[in-house]
Amino acid sequence: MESSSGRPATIREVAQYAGVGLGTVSRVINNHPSVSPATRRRVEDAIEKLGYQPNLQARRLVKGKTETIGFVLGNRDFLDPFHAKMLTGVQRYFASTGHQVVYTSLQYSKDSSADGMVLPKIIRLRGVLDGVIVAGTNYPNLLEALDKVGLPYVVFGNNMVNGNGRKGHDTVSFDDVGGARKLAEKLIQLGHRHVWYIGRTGLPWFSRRYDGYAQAMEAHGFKPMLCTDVEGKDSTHFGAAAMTKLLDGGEPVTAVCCGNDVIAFGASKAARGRGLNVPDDISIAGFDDRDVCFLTEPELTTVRPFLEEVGAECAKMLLAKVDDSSARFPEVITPTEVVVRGSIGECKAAACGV
Amino acid sequence: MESSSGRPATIREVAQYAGVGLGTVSRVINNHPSVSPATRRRVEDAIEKLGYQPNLQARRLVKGKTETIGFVLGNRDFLDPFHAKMLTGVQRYFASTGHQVVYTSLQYSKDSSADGMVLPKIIRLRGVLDGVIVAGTNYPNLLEALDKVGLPYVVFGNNMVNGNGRKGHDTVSFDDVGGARKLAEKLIQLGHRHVWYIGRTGLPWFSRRYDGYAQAMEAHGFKPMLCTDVEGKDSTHFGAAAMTKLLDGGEPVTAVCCGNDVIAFGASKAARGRGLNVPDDISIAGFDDRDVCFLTEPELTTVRPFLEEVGAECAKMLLAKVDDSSARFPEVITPTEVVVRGSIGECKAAACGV
DNA sequence: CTGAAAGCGCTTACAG
DNA sequence: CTGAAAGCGCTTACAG
Repeated sequence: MESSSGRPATIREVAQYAGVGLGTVSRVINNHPSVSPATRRRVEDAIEKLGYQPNLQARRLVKGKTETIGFVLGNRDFLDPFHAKMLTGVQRYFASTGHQVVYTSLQYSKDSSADGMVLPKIIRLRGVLDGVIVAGTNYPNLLEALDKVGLPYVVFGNNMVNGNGRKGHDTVSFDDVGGARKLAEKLIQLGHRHVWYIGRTGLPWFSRRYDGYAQAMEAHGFKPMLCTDVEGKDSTHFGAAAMTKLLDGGEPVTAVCCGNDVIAFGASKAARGRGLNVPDDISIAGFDDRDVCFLTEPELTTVRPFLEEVGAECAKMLLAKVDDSSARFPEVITPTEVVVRGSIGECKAAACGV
Repeated sequence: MESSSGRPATIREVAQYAGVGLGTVSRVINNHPSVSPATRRRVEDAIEKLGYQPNLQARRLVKGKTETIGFVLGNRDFLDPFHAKMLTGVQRYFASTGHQVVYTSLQYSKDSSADGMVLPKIIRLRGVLDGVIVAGTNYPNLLEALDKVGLPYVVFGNNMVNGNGRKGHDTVSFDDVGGARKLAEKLIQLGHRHVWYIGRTGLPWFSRRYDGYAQAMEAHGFKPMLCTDVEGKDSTHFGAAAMTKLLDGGEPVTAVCCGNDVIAFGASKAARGRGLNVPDDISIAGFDDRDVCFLTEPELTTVRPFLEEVGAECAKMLLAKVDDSSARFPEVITPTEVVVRGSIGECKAAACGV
């Protein structure tokens, strides 16, 4: 039942109806112990009668906390599956703490000054957000702008470009160096000696994955081999072109670590196009554990980040920062794991002309 | 620069610093015309000096509008690409109106009573949300609960189960009937006579797609043929099993419309496993235009819904409802289009034993 | 053009 | 245990 006026009932109307003071109603709805059973009963009846629901906004204003955090997706055209998983993790964590999450995308130039950036109203103004989680592809100028606004934030580190200046602070990442290293280890264990890496190392994440791969190779006394300088309108074509170049290059190759799954998909296509069998003639692996892994034939071996966990860690760190805005936290690096599927196998060197 | 206290400056401090009244500061930040240039200048200086940012929460409380809407994802484990695209459309639309969107997932049983449902605080209480967009898989009891709370809502219609009672109101859908019809038409144009439909018609969306398919078949005097009753632990396996059953069944089949892309993916796999060539021996098409379409070989013909547009239409309708809560809107059905790719071709009847 | 006041819907000491 | 009052940070008639 609604209040007589048609507008939602307020605490005042409830108090009046129950014949008590405002404060008493407030105590009842907040489960404050010092209310007599009889009074509580009267108030509860009134609440029921008037269909009263507290106004959360008003409550927040007096409490000075908004219990809302922002999930900012930087420089993406849309919410891709990768970040959607992170958002799911964030949302799940905050569901347990009673926070709500506001989703915003934000396009900006990496060259604009921190002062010149037009931030969304909810970030620029006060009283809406307790803090933000910065995901997507981002640059230092956004963080600088956030610092100016004085809003606590936590950054998803893997897609941060040129973040070296502030490296290691208030950041959550997954371990792509370690993941790539373990993947290369696995291939070496399988007997491969001529393992290549395909990826545009101009981008920091591809570069880190290369580093991990190279660590494993060098640890075993093999030379890391990089194929990066190839044309391709997208990752699939890049992967295909790189694989073609490798196969034409005349150098031996029995296995390939690709910068991500889509590149690996393109590389597989090109290898099959050359009549090679995966994995008998060549082993191919990707990175990220995207859905595409299940759609290649054979299914793609890859490195899996736990994106929901990454999201949850962002959420947890942010809450700690909100409670103590002066605190700085060392980077959290969540684990990754190698997922072995059909696309890699034991090295059968003869087949590759080695 | 911060206010001296360390806490963010309030309008009161600005007024004091500038030597004016509260109202004047308010007028300045709201660009009210009746402020003398000199005063405006003084206030702006004070704002700058104190690093003042208005508190949006407080502003909203007095205005009585929250300018926030909720995107509720019902009964999904995570934010899948399909709904992520809708959310992108919603967010994009609201970015232009200045609204913000809060993302929440919500699990509930279709059998719980409307009163018994535990709604998130932001939905149950007042003052946070002006309205909600209901996406994901949903049942009438949620809408009933929303009606009780008195929160305006708009429903994404395609994944609504048992929604017939309220059919056609406050709903945005994409035209799956029409899409399936156009797809079947296309196959018929290509000379196919023995076109089957694969999908679990127990689910409303697969049933509607079947209806569209059947309309086209009947319009041309062909008998619709349905393959629905097959085991399969997921859509891929279901599609594969259904295709196998068809091929074993002895009845002629030259083309297959699948309930969605993943089913089509499974069906393609099974057909290829039988040594059939797609599309020379059999044409296969899906529905939804998921990424998987690009990963099958040949690429999958499908029906594309415009999910960002669906999201934007939800947003638009919701705003209209918020402005006039008693208004009801007829269902909006957004168009779909057939996307022809390599997986369908002209009927070469002989190859299929016809 | 401008200030003082009332009010948005709540919470929380402060006195009883 | 309970009520009256002050206050959260703003906006908006209302008088000047």
